[in-house]
Amino acid sequence: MSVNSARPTRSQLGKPLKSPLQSRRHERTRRDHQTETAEDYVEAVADVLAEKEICRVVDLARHFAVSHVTVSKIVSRLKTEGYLHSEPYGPIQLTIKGKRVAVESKTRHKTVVDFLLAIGVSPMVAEIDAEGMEHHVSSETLSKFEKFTRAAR
Amino acid sequence: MSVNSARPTRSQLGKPLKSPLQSRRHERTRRDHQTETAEDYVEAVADVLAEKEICRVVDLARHFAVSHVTVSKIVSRLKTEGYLHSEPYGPIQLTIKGKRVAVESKTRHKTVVDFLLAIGVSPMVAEIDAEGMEHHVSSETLSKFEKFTRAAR
DNA sequence: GAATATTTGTAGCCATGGCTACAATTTGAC
DNA sequence: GTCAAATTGTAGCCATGGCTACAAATATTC
Repeated sequence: MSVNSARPTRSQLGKPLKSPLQSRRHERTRRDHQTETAEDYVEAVADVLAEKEICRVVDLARHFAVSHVTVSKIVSRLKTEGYLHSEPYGPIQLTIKGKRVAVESKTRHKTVVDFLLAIGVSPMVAEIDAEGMEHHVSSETLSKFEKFTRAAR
Repeated sequence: MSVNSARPTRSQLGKPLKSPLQSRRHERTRRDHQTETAEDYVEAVADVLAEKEICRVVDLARHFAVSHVTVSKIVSRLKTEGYLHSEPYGPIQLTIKGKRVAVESKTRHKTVVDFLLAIGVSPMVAEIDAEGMEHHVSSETLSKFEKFTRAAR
């Protein structure tokens, strides 16, 4: 007895979908999400250090509007992954790797913001959208952005 | 006895960072991530239904290149959130809400892809980048995208 | 109709990124 | 030097989205 009488015949199934492109696309998205936090954090640390000489857990907590506990845990992970360094109760520092990623991130961020401004997006919205977009823009797209911004200037 | 002798004075701390913009930005990003899965799934269901008349868990598993268990759990959640409907062992259907979101998602996706193509990004990369970007583009930016694509045509 | 293959569900694990509550440490002020 | 305030850490909770392994249901084939 069928639980669902409106079931189709099996012949409708089993066609493999278009191509592996679909899967590859989503693998990329998942990979992006993994590095996203690292990039956001090193960028935030660099931002704080650009203003204050010292970066503390509370600074990042304020920056991201999350609890200090969340920051603590993420900082721990990023330490084991070699982006950050700190001693117990000490300030948060960028490793060489962290600095490199921070610079790359910051550059990418600026490229996206400038591009959005160039196509007429308001500064406020450009900042917000760039924050979300920047982790998902390939180098090819990024260079098109640069090209366009240069041309529009 | 200080664990960290290079500790700064408290006076360096406590300056509230620039503005609440930072936090608002990240709140947005987090909200985006919540709806991202819903949008991806209703869009995927619509895609499958456009080709096959019936959408099953396995179809989505193939689509996203994840296990059927992952799909099952997410479909459950999206059912309780009113995007999808299905009976045990039955096919997956879009609710009214699901259909609406699917259409909106699809439209947004196309807008982003077309825009990337218009600025010279290759079709392959345009598809991949759009997948990541589309959930983070505000309506303001989206309309600038449209405007540009129209003009370039 | 019985056997097999496919599909779906369930149990239970993991990592990430949220949180509150409480403990420990460090700093600043008195 | 002591005490209060600020900061950080720890314990333990939650939801999401991954997974494997195994069980149950459904469909296809013989």
